[in-house]
Amino acid sequence: MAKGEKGQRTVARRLKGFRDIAAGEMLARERMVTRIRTVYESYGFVPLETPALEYVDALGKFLPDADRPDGGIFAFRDEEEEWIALRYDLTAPLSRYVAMNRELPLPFRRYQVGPVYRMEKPGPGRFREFYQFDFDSVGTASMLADAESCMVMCDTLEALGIAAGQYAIRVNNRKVLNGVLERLGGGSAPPADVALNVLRCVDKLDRVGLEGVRLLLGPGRRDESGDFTRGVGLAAAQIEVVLSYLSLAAGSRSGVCDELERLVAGSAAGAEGVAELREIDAALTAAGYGDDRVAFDPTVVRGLAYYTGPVFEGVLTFDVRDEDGTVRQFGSVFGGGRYDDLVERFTGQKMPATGASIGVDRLLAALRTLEGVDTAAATAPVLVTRLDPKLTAEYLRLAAELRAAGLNTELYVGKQGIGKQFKYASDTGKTVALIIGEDELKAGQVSAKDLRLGSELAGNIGADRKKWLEDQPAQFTVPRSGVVEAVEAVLARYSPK
RNA sequence: GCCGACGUAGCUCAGUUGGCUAGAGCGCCUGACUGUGGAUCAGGAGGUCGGUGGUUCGAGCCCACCCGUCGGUACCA
Repeated sequence: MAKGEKGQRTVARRLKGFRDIAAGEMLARERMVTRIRTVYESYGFVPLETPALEYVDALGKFLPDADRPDGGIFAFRDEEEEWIALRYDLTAPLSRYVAMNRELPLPFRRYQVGPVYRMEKPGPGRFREFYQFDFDSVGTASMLADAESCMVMCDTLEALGIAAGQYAIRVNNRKVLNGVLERLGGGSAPPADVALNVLRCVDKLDRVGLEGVRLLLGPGRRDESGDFTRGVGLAAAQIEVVLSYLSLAAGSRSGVCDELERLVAGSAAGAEGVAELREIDAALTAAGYGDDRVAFDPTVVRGLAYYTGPVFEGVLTFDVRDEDGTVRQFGSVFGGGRYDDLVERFTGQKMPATGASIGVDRLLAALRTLEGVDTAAATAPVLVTRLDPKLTAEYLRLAAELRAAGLNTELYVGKQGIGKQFKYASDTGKTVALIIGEDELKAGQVSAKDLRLGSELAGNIGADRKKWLEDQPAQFTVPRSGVVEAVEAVLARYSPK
């Protein structure tokens, strides 16, 4: 290579927060998506796909008083100078779709899976491109739809192998939060920005604790790193209202409702919120979803500004450890709620809606730390080797025969010798390697090698490799006519159950 | 965005108070072994020490800025 050319080579690089997903994770994700889809469909949700790109106004992300999009999204201008952006969730596109298809039978219940994009700081398990799998019911204000959302979340997590005690669905109602905020304002709702700031503080309860929230609501808080966060500046009496709300004892759903009712006394919004929660409780109880699976939790906020009623989140309650063995806070894997105003933006008409979204990648990462998630990167368990290229026609026949019998089979199409072919088979996760040389051909036989057994036994090879090769304890020869049965027998040793 | 820590082979790291051609383990490749991956042994490849500038006779080491990673914080529709 000529001098200087190296500097002109293109550096292989990848956008921050984006990632390549290789076979092992890809296959695991597909299995997971299939299971989730099965649950969603069992409730009658139907699929929808929408474009990854939307006009920014459809996403509702123009900065106030500015002609350009809010930060946090990937946006650019098209040739007509219109702002276009990658979707940051699947809910806004759904709203746009419903607004454009007014003839849809209501309630419209759809599911959708796909990548969404957010220009935020990436972290472990947090990416700028990630998969969400949503289900929503549009066009009904009934709490039955919200209760069902909780049921779907339970069924989904359990279908993914997370047992009833290993997760919790937590439910709250924005209207109850608004009721509390009204009490701060002496009976009327406080200014929107103050309300938002208070909710943000409440949302941080699990991270900063009750005392942290107290500081954040008041003068501000300095964290361990010395960083100072400005407080909301509420009066002491107001802070006490919020804290007493947050200190509500967790209990049965109906018990939480009783306590909430007292706390928001005098607030119409608050009373309505509690009434809605009672409806959800009744539906869940009738359907057999008890407090152990779905709990009412006054501390649940969900950051999304567009939620108008019940909000829910699904959290994992078992410890998630990374490779170092350190316990990692996994946060919520499921999130959702009611958003009654989102479609109205387009149509001017009421179109209540509710639903939830599962973070596919995040949950997959958590699940991989549990047992039982298959991360094998192979799609075919069988490799037909090519010991003698002159016999390729025979190898092609053999491979076709195995496929016809329903066995995924790869024919080695590389150019290396048999030794390398075995290494390739083992590196690509094959379970069985098949060999036909002149000997087998003459005898009407096929040699089969159990590669996994071979690996297990490899420790015993010892010094006398010659003898080991002669014995080949993991290898055996069968009549050509019985090759399918022989391969199936080996695979059966390793198939689950 | 802000604060802090850290960037040395594919991976995990070592590298004395600045001093010759920058090391190890694992992995990878090749051979012993052209009908056998995994054992063993022998060899080999792979680094602009994150980048740029500066201090110095001399910088992986010191200084500045930049980039990246991690942690915290803010934001999270």
